[in-house]
Amino acid sequence: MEERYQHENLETKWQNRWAESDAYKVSETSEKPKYYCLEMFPYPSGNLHMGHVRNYSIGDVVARFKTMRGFNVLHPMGWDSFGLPAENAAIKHGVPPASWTLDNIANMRRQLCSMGLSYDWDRQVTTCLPDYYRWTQWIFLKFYEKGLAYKKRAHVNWCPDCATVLANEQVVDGVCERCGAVVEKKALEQWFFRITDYAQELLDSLVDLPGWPDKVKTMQKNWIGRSEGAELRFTIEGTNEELPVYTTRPDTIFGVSYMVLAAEHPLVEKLIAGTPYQESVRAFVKKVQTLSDVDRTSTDVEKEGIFTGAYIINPANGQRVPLWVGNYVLVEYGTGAVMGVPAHDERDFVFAKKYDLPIQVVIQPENVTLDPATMTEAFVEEGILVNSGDFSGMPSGEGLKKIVLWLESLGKGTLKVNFRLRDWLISRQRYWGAPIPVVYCEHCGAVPVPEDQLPVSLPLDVAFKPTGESPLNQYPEFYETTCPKCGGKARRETDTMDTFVCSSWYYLRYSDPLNAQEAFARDKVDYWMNVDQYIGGVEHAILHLMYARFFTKALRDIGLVGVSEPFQNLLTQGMVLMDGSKMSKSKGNVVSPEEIIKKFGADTARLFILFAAPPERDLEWSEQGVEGAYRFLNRLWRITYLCLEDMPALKQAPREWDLAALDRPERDLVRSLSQAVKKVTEDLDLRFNFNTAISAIMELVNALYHYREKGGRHAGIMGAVLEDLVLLLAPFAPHLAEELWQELGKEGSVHQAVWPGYDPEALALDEVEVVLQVNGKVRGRITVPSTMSQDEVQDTVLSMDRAKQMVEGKTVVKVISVPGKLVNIVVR
RNA sequence: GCCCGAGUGGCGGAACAGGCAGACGCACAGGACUUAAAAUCCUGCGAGGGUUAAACCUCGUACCGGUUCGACCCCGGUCUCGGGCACCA
Repeated sequence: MEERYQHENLETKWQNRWAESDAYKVSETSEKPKYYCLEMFPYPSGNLHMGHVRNYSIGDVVARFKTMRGFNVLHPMGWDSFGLPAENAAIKHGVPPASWTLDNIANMRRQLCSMGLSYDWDRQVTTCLPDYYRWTQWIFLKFYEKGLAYKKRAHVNWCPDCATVLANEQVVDGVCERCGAVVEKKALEQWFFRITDYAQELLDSLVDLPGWPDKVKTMQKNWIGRSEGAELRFTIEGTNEELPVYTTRPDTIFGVSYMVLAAEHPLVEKLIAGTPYQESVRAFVKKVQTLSDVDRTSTDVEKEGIFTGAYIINPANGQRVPLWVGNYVLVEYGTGAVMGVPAHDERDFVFAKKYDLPIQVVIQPENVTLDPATMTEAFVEEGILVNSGDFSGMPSGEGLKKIVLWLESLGKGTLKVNFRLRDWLISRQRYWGAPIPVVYCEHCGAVPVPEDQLPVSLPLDVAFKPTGESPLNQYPEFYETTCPKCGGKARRETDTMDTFVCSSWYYLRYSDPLNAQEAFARDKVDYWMNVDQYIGGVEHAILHLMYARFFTKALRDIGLVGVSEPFQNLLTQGMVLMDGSKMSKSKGNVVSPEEIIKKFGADTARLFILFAAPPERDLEWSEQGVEGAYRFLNRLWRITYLCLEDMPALKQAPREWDLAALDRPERDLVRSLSQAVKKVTEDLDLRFNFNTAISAIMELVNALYHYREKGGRHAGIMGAVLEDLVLLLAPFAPHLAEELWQELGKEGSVHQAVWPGYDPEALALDEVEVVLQVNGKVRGRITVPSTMSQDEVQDTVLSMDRAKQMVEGKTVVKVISVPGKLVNIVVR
């Protein structure tokens, strides 16, 4: 054995051997129980960053540990490889997106391999290749058949820099989550997925996910935004037309003193055309629409409105109230119209004060009497209904239901549930994405491409212009086509799909990645799903994780999968920070994984990143910390070397001893061994506490050093400690463990070895230290045999000089004994 | 504004179930080895007081209060930081 640990040669050596021997290939034919360990696949930007290193180190520990625990582990990797950066590279450097992407994939795969990750590379999935995206297109067609994919004209989010539309989820504080440009609103005809059909189930089944962080579930719950209320129908004066309004407070309907429409509401133009209000209202609407989304949805912006000249009739009391247009009403939510009840809604109160609209109190609190003239804010709580016809005198909560029932009997209202969640806009005016498999025919309209004509392939020899416009629109060979139905002239859809569509089902494709006949075979997907452990950044809490949940449910209803939820357990890892902030090129605080691996080795990098903080928490990068991890691996190497040098027989020494007959140092070492195995096993199995698992391994190494330092030379025990140390460390530092395993003379790969067990009897101490407390403060300690009964322990402690001294001159009120821990004397 | 999460030595972090606060690592200090240095091995390391040295005492888990024999942990309130949602009717 070499005296020094040389990470570089050692790591490449084992990486090559693992690759040559297909060490991590898995199949569905195992007798063992299956375990599906998945990390979020990366966008192939070109280089691994520390966030990736953290993500994939965590996943690799889980996968390797589960393998050693006797599971048939699926641990795959792939590439989320469609997306805008490839097009930007094409514009900037003239490199075609496909070759740019594939080069990046090759480089990043090399970097991943240098980390020593246990992936079954035969299952690699690459979303930008036709053998994958044809099935993305196929799923689109299935959704289309089911009515889950549809096209509509809508006010959508437009990112001027990316030159494409965005889903709601991709707009953060009014700016594009990708490039930061201020998002504009445009009325466009776009493709949507009907995720709202699943809003209720997406919400309800969150309770079936106890293995998800509450934080993520709460975020999804807020995003879905379920609200219970009623839709009430008001009549527009002088017409037969009805104006439906959604409200959560139908109990306040008798207090309506005006009505407000969203600027985009279709009735606005209809009502003002040709009236004296026409000019001023149009100007107002235009002004509202020029505001950016941020400004429009900001609570800071003053509520403004304008009277339309029209009036509407309250179905509850026949009252005639003015109809306004307001800047604070959203056209996409509810019905795009809101009833104004200033006395009982904060926004309405502010609005009514500003425009001097009447305030009518219809709910009175218990103690005080509200007077519209002196009110300074709305009363939004429950109370007793007043001025509310037959409902006056009722508690408002009870009145709410009765009022809706009554309006329902008049045909003027109904209970209604509304969601904040909107349908998922999936079309993108981009080139580098999966083409939407639809053609437009002059006679037949939108016609889906027949399944046997898939994939609709992306042409690879397109030309890019700096305008950012999709080159597909300039490429007649792509868009000129014939109608699959009538054979007539047709134009192909040139929009492509949001990349989140591609990543919404990749975890299913891993179960059967090479299938050319189907997206995946049912028996294989049934065998592997669900994902037992999913690991990734919390930034996907809403976007990817909700889309994937929606896909799983939709595909279940189509009959393609048997599960309702894709990810049984979710671990959201924290960020890797440098000097307190996220590593980024612009801040210049980026540490390159490649350089760290070259300098210290992948095992060191992995060990440090897992040791420095618990996985969910943010992690501060520390070069000195990395050196500490490196030192530890050297320390393990060295003790192994030293033991094997002076005790060559250690390799063959049988792993047996009589616990009862051992001397003290040996018994202590055996206990340390059992403690370490127990601790590491539980930390990995129950809690993913990698940091404390590693510290337990470090403690065992320290214990071995101390034992040896003091002259201990029990070959059987030392051999056992070294063997188990290597096994415990194998998931964390796979190369070093493999090398030491071989040096210890063991057969096969350490990664196929069985996880060590421990001797519970060895954990037992023959002596325990008991603490003497007086009134809860530690006042002394004493070591007693662990066989001593609790009464004896108490007597022993009470008879200590120290105890007598502390009690002297005081009255003992009572004595509390905690077995194996303490005796507390309460005195006065 | 609303909803989550966090706050522990010089630093990263431990403490599984209310029972010895600070495991493990980093940094620092001392010692051994060495001609010397590095590396390595050993030892110490919350603050203050006390002692030749110990023993020992006081304070200490963001802050204020409570429950308890006993609180980093439970309860009430406050502050700070981080995250999410935010005119959703």
